[in-house]
Amino acid sequence: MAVTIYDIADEAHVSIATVSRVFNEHPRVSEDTRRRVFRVAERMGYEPHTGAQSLARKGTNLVSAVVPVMTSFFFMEVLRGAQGGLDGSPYDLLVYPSRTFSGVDAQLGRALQRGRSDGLLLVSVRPTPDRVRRLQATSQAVVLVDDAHEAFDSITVDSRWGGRVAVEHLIERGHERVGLLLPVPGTTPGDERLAGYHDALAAAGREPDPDLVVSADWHHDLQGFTRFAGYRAMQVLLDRFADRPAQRPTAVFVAADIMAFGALRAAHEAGLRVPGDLDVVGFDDVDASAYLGLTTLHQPMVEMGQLATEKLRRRLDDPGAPPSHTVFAPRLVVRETTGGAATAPSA
Amino acid sequence: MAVTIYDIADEAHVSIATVSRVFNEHPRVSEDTRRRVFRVAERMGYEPHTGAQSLARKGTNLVSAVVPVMTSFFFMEVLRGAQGGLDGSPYDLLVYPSRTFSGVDAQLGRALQRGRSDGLLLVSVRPTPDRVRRLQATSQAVVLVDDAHEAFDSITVDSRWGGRVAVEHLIERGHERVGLLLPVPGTTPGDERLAGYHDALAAAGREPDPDLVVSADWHHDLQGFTRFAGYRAMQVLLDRFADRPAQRPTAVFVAADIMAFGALRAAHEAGLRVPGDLDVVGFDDVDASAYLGLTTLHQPMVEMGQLATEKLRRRLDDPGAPPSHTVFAPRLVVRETTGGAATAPSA
DNA sequence: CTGCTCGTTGAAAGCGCTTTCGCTCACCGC
DNA sequence: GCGGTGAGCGAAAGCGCTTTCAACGAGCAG
Repeated sequence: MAVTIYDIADEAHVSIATVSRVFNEHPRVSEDTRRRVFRVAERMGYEPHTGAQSLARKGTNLVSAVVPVMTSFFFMEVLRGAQGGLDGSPYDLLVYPSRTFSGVDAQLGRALQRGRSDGLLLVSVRPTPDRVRRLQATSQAVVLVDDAHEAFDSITVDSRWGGRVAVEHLIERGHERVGLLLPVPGTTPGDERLAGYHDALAAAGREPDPDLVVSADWHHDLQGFTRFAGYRAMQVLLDRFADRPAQRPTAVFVAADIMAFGALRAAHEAGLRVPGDLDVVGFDDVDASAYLGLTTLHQPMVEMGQLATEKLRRRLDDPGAPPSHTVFAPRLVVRETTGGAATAPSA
Repeated sequence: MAVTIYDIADEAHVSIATVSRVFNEHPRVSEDTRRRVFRVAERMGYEPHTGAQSLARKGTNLVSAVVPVMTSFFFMEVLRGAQGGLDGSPYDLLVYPSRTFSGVDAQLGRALQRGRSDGLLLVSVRPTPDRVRRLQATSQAVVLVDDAHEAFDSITVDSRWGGRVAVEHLIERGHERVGLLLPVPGTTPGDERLAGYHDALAAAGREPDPDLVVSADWHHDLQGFTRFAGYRAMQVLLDRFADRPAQRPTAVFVAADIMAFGALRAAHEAGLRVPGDLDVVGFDDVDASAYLGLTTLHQPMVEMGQLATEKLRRRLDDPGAPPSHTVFAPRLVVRETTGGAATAPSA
């Protein structure tokens, strides 16, 4: 049997109330008994039972993060920021990872169980009506990261604006025909980046050409956010212009770095030099992007994670406050794939 | 106030004992009341309080996984296997990620708290004397993955043998001088792979040359398992032979794929063609390896995760059983960096 | 010396659940 | 008609902790 508060109360000749006070840093305990209790507790290897604690207090001091982990880098960075934001607070972070987007609901269910945690961080989890219903029924504080809903605090990156910046960068470099590779239809980032693409075209007074746009139809469980999907999408795009090379896009905006890696490979296999024959811009700035010299839009992942926990803590303090929405602007990072200078890898 | 078992007992005109029985699938409940209770519970949105449950039962039905550096594909795959191994069991997986190797102890402390979980999966966590002490003091079941200790169940890959296979592959390809790039000194995989390197040299009747071996001295918090560490290590290696090109190694075994990526970049920057001027073999077979055509040693990550949970469950059933140790043999995957055929990316 | 205050402690009432024990009430065979 | 059986259920005792309330005694002013 594990040692309980009673055992150490007996040994230290105090009541369990006092032991509890010692461990909760209650001010009204004499220095004497405090030390005695600590000594006994240490000797007996006491450790409070978290279940009993969360029952007696009405809180767990835990924050759950539900994350679909496909390209782990983005999530890890966000989680890193979240961990940091929790430092110095009484809260700990618990992670419910899901390998696929569809597995998210199961993990969400677990995280939502009463007594599991006080707050919920949803990263890249689209707030479907069903999920919104479940989230509203819970008493936990909820913060959305990388997606938004008016009912909850949220932190997002302005994907649309980023898409526009990406395409404008390509237009400025003189490209007449700019392709676009997207994940499977219906994702929030995908839709937004597509809109940004159109914005840039419109601002430049150009007509959109559907032939220049390819949506992924592979790896649906990962929403097409894969190297392979990017690889195939690029092949499809190039195939479309196999018989009319003059029309071929000379630049491509790929909606996610991970897809861009596959796209680059397909381009190389097709004998295209990047840059030169083809310029490529990605989105996300994952760790391998710097290494591969990919021009992309950088998302402030660590900052997003950190801010997320700050919002969470604020909401835990004041559940009634109106939801707040923060939108970060992504930053264009020019590297080799659009003629930038090569840099030594740092990671 | 959240709805408790009492509320639904009132509403359904039964005792709380019956409600509890319904939710625990106790056989001695009439079909009638079972349905009634379920209906009421659903209507009121009841959900058991996990803390109270774990207090009353003596178990949480949770398994904690403590993993350093989830940036790495390796951990994700292991976790995927672990999730799979838990499917159909009453256990859920909880993840305590740590960005650095040193952060592991803090996470371990949290996971070890009484009432957090029933079992512990330690992935790539070296069993230091201090950790062993803590792990032996806990009543949780413990399984080590990617490291071993005689006191606990463990699952490892034979790194030494893998290192030998890697180097023998290079020797067979006719290389006289084979370099070795290692993480920071003192890691279990690093030491083992170094031993395998020596094994292969000895078997071929060659003298080891310390000039051919470089240990990382960068990114200590990640034990040098980074692109950058590999990049710099390769530079150091090449620098050593800048004034005597004839002695330069024509092949390099890099102790981790992630380091190999950096090493490849350094090689390219030095104007070396791979393969041709330099052959490279990595270790791990992470997702980007196939994409970059890196010859490497594949570890059965998913299988390891799955087996880990199986051992965990077995141990939970029978805490007294003697520890069992499983060693997987890594499999050589020949790709472009040692002259293998190019393959289309699948991920 | 009396009456207070204040720092320190203990008793006890929960927190929400599981589970043992035992009761009640058919239903059975004899 | 009677004891025996077993299905279905409730009462109540925990599980290990927090927190309120009250008690106690020492120290202080009057």
